[in-house]
Parts: sequence; C-alpha cells; structure tokens
Amino acid sequence: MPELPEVETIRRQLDPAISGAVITDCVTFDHPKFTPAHLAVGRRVVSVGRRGKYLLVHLLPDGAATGSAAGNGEHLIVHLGMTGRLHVDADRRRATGTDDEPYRRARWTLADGRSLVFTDVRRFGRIAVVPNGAPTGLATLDRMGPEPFDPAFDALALRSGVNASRRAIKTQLLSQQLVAGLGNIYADEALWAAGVHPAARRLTVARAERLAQAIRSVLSAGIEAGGTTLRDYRDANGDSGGFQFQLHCYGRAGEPCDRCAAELVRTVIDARSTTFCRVCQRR
DNA sequence: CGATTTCCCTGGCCGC
DNA sequence: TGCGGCCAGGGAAATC
Repeated sequence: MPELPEVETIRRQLDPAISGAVITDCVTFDHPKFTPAHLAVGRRVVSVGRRGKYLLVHLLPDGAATGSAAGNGEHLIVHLGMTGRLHVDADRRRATGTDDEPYRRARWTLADGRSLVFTDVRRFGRIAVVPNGAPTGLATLDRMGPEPFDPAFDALALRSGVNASRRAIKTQLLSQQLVAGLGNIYADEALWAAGVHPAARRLTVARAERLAQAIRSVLSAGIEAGGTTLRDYRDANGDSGGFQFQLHCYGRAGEPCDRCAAELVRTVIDARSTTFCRVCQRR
C-alpha cells in the first residue's frame, strides 16, 4: 500500500541510482497495464520525480541534450498499486530477463548491465510512457490536487474543497483531488491527529487548519521513517520502513486511543476500512 | 455529468 | 493438515 511517503522514499533512492542511465531493453508481463514499459527503450533517464503516489521518471532520447530539439522528453510513469516494488538489479547475468523471478511485471535493462525491476504480486500497479507536459490519460493523475508541501495546499483550499462536496471527508482525502498522496493509512492518521471525524462533511476554518497541518506532519513523519511496512512494502533497497511503529490509529481498532484512552473503533467508509476515536474525533 | 458502485488481483489468515 | 471463504485496497471502468 505505497502512499506518498513510501513512493517518496523509493524516489530518493532511485534518483541517484539511475539518473543518467540509458535503457537498452525491456521485458514485461503480457498485460496492457505493464506492456507500455517497452516504450522507454532507447531513452536516457534524466531524473526520478514523483506526483502524489506516482513515480515520474523523466526520459530523453539517448544522446539528446536537455532542452534540445528533442523537446521536453517523456515520463515513464510507474504506479505501485498495492504490492508494487521497484529495485535496481546489478546482476548482469539476469539482464536479459530470461530467468524468472516471481511476480515480475517489467524489467528494464540499462546500458551499464544493471536493470530496473518492477514486481507486483497483485497487479494493481500500472506503467505508462507519455510525452512530458501533456495529459497522461491517467484520470487520477490528470486531476490530481496540490502536493501537500506545496503552498497551493492550505487550510482555505482544503476547507472550500471539502465543503463543496457532500461526500465524507475521508473519501475526499482518498480521491487525490484535494491533496495528493494520501492513502488509507495516512488519511486515518491525519484525521486522528487533527481530531476530525472521518465521516464529517464540513470543516470549520479552525479544523481545516488543524487537518492541513496534520496531513503535512503525518506525511513528513512517514517520509522521515522511510514509509510504513505492514506486509508488502519494501523500499528500492529491499528494506522495510519504520512508520508502522508510530501509528496512532490505523489498524488499531479495539486498542485504546493514545490521546484519551477510549477504545478505537472500526467502521467502513466508501468501502474502505476506517479506524477512529469516537471521543476525540468529532463531526 | 458528477456521484456511486463494481471490478481487478492473490497471499495470508481464520475457522472448521 | 487441508481447504473454503473472506479481507486488504488504489484506481479505472461501468453504472446510476
């Protein structure tokens, strides 16, 4: 369940590892969600970026100079879905991809003999290659709200966005349209930290300020800890994150609230398991 | 046309 | 021990 902190952790590891590398070959699992990976062949990696939960690998044609007539290049977009993992494999003997590793969905061979490998047990992930600057055709990405650390994301924008819809605030946070990068874990944590009921449909100015700040601080702490590993998540080095030891709310139904000691309860909002404290999270 | 529901996937876990 | 059934859940397609 990679959310913004997990994807950012991987981005920070991959950027120095593959920037400058040239993609010379590719093999994929035969499914339309993954076969677009082939379109990255013949390109050079400029840098590894991120938007919400999407990794955006900036590509230019091999040999092109930045800002040349080759244009603005392309983005190799990788969404990790639920169980996606990316890592760099330095074993040249496996570069052709003829040997099989379980659940591999794509392997990009690099000119220096290494390769970038994407595995995804449950195939909720997705790969695309699109011209930089154009709509990606991925609806969630094209409609994505501001990054949580962007000045465009503030309490007033959050409040007006929430109040403009009748949907539960938890649902809206997961939609990616009010703010980018929250998934079920960090949404529950942020709502708990801000003292906002997950089914609330309106925010006061004061609560919007608390929630905007909580979103930023929860995501910062998640990045700082290298993400949350409950089961599947591993970073680009194969290591687990550490934020699972700092969770106050997510997955703790039945346990006492760290703030008021009341029993945390589980409910379902928009088909998503939701944990919260009835006492300190008011509508 | 925006809101809501369904479906995609498979490993892990629970209970019998 | 074996196995059926259920759960996890982001996002896109289908439907309301």
